[in-house]
Amino acid sequence: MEVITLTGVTDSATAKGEQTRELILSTALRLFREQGYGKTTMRAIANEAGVSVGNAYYYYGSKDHLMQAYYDLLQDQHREAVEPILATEKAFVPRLAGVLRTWLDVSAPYHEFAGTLFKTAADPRSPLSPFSEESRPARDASVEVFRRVVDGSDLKLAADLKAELPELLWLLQMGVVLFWVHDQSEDVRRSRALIDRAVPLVDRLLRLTRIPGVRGVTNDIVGLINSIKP
Amino acid sequence: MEVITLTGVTDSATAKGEQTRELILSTALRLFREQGYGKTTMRAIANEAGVSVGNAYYYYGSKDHLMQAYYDLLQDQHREAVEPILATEKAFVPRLAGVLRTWLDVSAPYHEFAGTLFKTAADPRSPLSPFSEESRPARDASVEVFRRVVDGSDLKLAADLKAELPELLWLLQMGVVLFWVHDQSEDVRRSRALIDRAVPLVDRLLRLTRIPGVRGVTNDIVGLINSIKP
DNA sequence: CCCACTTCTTGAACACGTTCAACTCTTCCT
DNA sequence: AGGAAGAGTTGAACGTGTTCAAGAAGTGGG
Repeated sequence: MEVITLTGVTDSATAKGEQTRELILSTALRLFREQGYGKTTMRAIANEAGVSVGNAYYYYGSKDHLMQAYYDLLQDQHREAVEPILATEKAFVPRLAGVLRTWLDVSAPYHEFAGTLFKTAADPRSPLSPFSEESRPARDASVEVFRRVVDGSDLKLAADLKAELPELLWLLQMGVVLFWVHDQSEDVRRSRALIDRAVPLVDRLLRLTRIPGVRGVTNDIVGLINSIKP
Repeated sequence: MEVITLTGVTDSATAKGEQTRELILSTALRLFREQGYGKTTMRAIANEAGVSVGNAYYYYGSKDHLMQAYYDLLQDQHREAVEPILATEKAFVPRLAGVLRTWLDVSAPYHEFAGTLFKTAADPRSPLSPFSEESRPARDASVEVFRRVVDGSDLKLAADLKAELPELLWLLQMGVVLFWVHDQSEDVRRSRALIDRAVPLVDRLLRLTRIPGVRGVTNDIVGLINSIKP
C-alpha cells in the first residue's frame, strides 16, 4: 500500500506498517525512559510491543537507530521549550544562557541515558555523530535556534562574524553537553555554573572583536572554522 | 611467588602469571593491528595466545582494558618521537606544530582503529575517558609534554597564563584528535592543514593577551577553566 | 476469484563479550 | 613430605544485538 497525500508524503499514519513502526518506537522510548538504554533489550522491546524481534529490525536497522529517534525527540522538545525565551528576551546574554539552560532542563531526565547516547554519537561511523551527514537536518535545526538567539538580540557585531556566530554557539553547546555528560554533581549544578560563567564571557569576547588588533585574529579564526567545516 | 627486586617492584618478568599477562596483551595488540579492533574477538585472542578465554579475563577485565593498553603504548611512542623536536627546536610555533604533527604520524597506522577507541573514550563511564580518574596518569604525562613545549620555548607570557597553558594546549590536541578521527581525506591532509593554520593562530592569540583590555578576559577564561577542572 | 507480487512478520540461529564453578598447579609452612 | 592456601587456568553457559530463510498477510491485475 502506498497512500500519497496532498503533501506528497506517504501517509504513514494509516498504513499498517507505519502503525507497527510507531508502536515499536514508542515502546522502545518508554522502556529506555523506565529502565535505561543499557538494560533495555531488543527482546524486551519486541515482547512489550507484542511483535517479534525480527520485526523490530525490519523497521529499525539497529538499537542505535531507536536511540537516534529518541535523540530527535529531545531536540524537538528543546526547540519548543525555547520559544518563550526567544519571544520575550531581547538581551544577548540571557537569551543564550536561557537556551543553554533549557537544554539542561529538557535533558535532565535522561542524564544516565546520556552517557550511552554520547558514546554512540562519538563514533564517527555512527549516524548519531553530530558531524555525520545523516544528522545534518537535526544539526541544522539546532544551529537555527542559535541563529535566532543572535538575530533577535541586541548584539552589535561585524556582519561576517555575526553570520558565523550561530555555528560557533552550537559548538559551545556541544562543549556544555560534553561537560554535562561527565557532570556527577547534584542537579548538575556544575553544568549550570559553567553556563552562568561562560555566557557572559562569550559576550565579553564578542565585544572585544571590535578592538582593531583583535579583529584580524577574529577573522582568521572564522576563516579557520570555515575551512574545516565541510 | 613474590619476587621483590631492588627497585621494590615485583619482578613481573619472571613470575609465571606475568608472562601469561604479557603474552595475552601482545597477542591482542598484534591482532588489533592486523585486523582491527571490531573484528578481533576475545576468542581469537585467547586462541592465538594458546590460552582459554577465561584466562584472558583473569588478567584483563574486559576487551576495553586491552584497548586501554594499546592506547598507552601509543602515548609512549608519541612521547618518544617528540624528543628530537623538544631538544632542538626553540621557537614556540614549530615546537607546538611539531608535537601535534608527530601525534598524527604516530597514530597514522591506527586511523581506522581510532573510531572505536574514540567511541569508547567518549563514554564517561569508561576508564579510557580522557577525563576519568583512571586515565589521569596518561593525561598528566600528555600535559607534561605540552609543559615542555611551553617552557622550552621563547614564548613570553604572564606567569599565571603560562602555568595554565599546557592544559589548554592539551585541550587543543583533543580538538585535533576529534577532527582527525572524522578526517577521511587522503593522508589525513585536512588534519595537517588544521594544525598548520591553528598553531600560528594560537600564537597570535597568546600575544594578544598582552593588550590590557584583553588581559581581563583572559584571566576570566583561565579562571573558568580552572573552576571546571576537578 | 485466482494468481503473482510486494510487504510484513516470525523465531530459530549466530557470533560476540562476559561470567563462573570447577579444576590444576605453585608456594610455603610445619 | 604433607597439605592447606593461594594463584592460575579451563571451557561450558549466559545474555546480548543481529541476521535470515521461511512463511503469512495484504494488494492489485486479469
